[in-house]
Amino acid sequence: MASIRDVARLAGVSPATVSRVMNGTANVDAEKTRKVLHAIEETGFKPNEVARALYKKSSKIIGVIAPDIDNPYFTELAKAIEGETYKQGYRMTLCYSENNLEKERESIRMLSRMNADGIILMTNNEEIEEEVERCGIPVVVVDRRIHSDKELAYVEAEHYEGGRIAAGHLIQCGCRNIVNICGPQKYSSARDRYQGYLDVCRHYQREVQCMECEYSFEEGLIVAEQLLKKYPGVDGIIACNDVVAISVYKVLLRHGYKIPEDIQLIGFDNVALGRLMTPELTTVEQPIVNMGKTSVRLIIDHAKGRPVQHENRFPVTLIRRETTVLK
Amino acid sequence: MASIRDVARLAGVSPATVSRVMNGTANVDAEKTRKVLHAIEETGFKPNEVARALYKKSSKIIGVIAPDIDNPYFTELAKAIEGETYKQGYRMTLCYSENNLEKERESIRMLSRMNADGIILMTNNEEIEEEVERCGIPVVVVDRRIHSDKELAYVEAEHYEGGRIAAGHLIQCGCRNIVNICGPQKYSSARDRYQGYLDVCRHYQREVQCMECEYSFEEGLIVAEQLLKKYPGVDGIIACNDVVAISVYKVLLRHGYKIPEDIQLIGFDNVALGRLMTPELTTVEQPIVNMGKTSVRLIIDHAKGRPVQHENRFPVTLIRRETTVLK
DNA sequence: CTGAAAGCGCTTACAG
DNA sequence: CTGAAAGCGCTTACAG
Repeated sequence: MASIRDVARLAGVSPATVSRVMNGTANVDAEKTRKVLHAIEETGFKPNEVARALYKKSSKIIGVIAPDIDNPYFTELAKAIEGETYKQGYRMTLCYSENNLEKERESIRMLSRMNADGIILMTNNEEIEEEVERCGIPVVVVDRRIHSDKELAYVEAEHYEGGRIAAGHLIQCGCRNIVNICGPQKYSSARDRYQGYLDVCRHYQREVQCMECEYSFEEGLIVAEQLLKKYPGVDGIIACNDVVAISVYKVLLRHGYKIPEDIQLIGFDNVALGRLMTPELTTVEQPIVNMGKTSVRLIIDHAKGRPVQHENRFPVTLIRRETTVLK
Repeated sequence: MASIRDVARLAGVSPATVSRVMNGTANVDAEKTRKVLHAIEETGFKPNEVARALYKKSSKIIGVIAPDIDNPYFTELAKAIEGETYKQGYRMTLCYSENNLEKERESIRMLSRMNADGIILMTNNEEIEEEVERCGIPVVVVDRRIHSDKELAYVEAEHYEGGRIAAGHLIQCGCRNIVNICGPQKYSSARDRYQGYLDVCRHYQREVQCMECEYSFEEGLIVAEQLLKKYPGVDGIIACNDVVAISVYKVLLRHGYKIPEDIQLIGFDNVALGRLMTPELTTVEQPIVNMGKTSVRLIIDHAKGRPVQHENRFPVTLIRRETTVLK
């Protein structure tokens, strides 16, 4: 690997000058510029990013920490983040924490030792906040609010509104007996959506019928079974996300229900998965791509010394497909 | 951020000594060790990985380049890679190329400038080989053989055997009129599986009925429609992967077919998706976790100067679920 | 066992 | 406009 010295020698200039033409960081005599460019070509020189990062104290790396891949929501977010990251000349480092607090901690520490420019954190562990506070690099929390205010910013969908939309839609579809499979109330996302649901119930004077369920396929299966026992007359189900909606669907089918004829179903997230299944899933969309992009931009803006908004909420929209039918 | 100098000063030793106790790279007087450890504690010192990487010419980063996330196969591989990477004290950088050759090139170059320890490449672009050849860091190609032999190694499933298994299984399930939706023949994976299928046809004296299809949900929908027109009597379909199997399933359902009663269906990969759908998908499994792990290990072994096997083929196994029924 | 020195490969004040 | 020098924060021969 040719170094900047080799190029300088070949071009008959100093390394400083090579650096300057390479980075366009100062005016350089035209003739010398030509020679340098030529020498770079000649030697196949590629600047060593590590050396650059050491001096600049920025590695142009953005670290993403996500709980898992079982939920495509995180995968799609990671994809959106990667896209923006690449466009801006940064790299994305990805870590799947599997909800393991220790792994999350370790990853944050590592990122901090690597001089990452920022961390995009998706987590289910409230306890992570101390690590966030002392890691010394900007952290954007996505899809959740953690108690700490030490993070640079948070990015989330308008969950409250989402809860309202889901419940309102099932009512408009003529459901008389709606059950809400809500997410774990320890998560702000689930709490907010639940509030939206409650307010709709209040408004329409509907009974509140709720079951809590982890955001996972496996738990979805279990909770759906329980739901059918507890609420045999159910004719509309709000699932806490698309993945759970799919497990609910599976259980309903096993029990011989037709969807949407017997029971209508709505999910949350609008993950690609929802269009794969048959019938296709009605759901409340989170603008995942936008949320991912924004997370990256917040970090880069901050790095460039621009002011950054702490709260970033994104509107949510109803996607009507085949598991509900408007009356 | 405290630096190694700060620690040294506080402990009354030289930076070299701090480095030595921190890395256990030489014997250090017990008393001094104690003082250093204490000083590290005191200052909250964390070694700067960038500085370390600069000296060592290894950033402990493994770069993964994958085509997209629409196919969970890549996501699951990335997850497996990340797991191993973390265990070994390395980090994973992830890039989704979207099959864009230029983005692949750019990513490889970037990884090389970052002093990555290796690249795990999943690609559909043969043309990438020149970049692989000149990037100067070890590349492991996964799920495909590219023409170049310049890569460190390749890792793939036994596709030929997979083709045999899929065809053989449908025959055992009593299918008389099997159609093989094979993958693009420009990919070695698809070619190998096709060979397996052909050999089974020959052995059982079955007619060869084939349609080519990109590994994507959208193309799966299109090809499935064409298939039903071209082979109205079909009673068994081999899909080129699980994602395509799902689109085929969707089209069959639309046309009123029952699965597996009217038409049996088998996929390839054994991606988590296959258990989400109802009925659950019969498929040929690739040992994704193992393949991911191995890719990482090949790179690390190489970095440590151990010899590395160039060809790495993994056995494939039939996963019987609900879209086929043994006779 | 331990420290001073050199070096990893860049970048950027500082002079001129 | 341009070069010599110092520095980013470590690690490791080299002496002692």
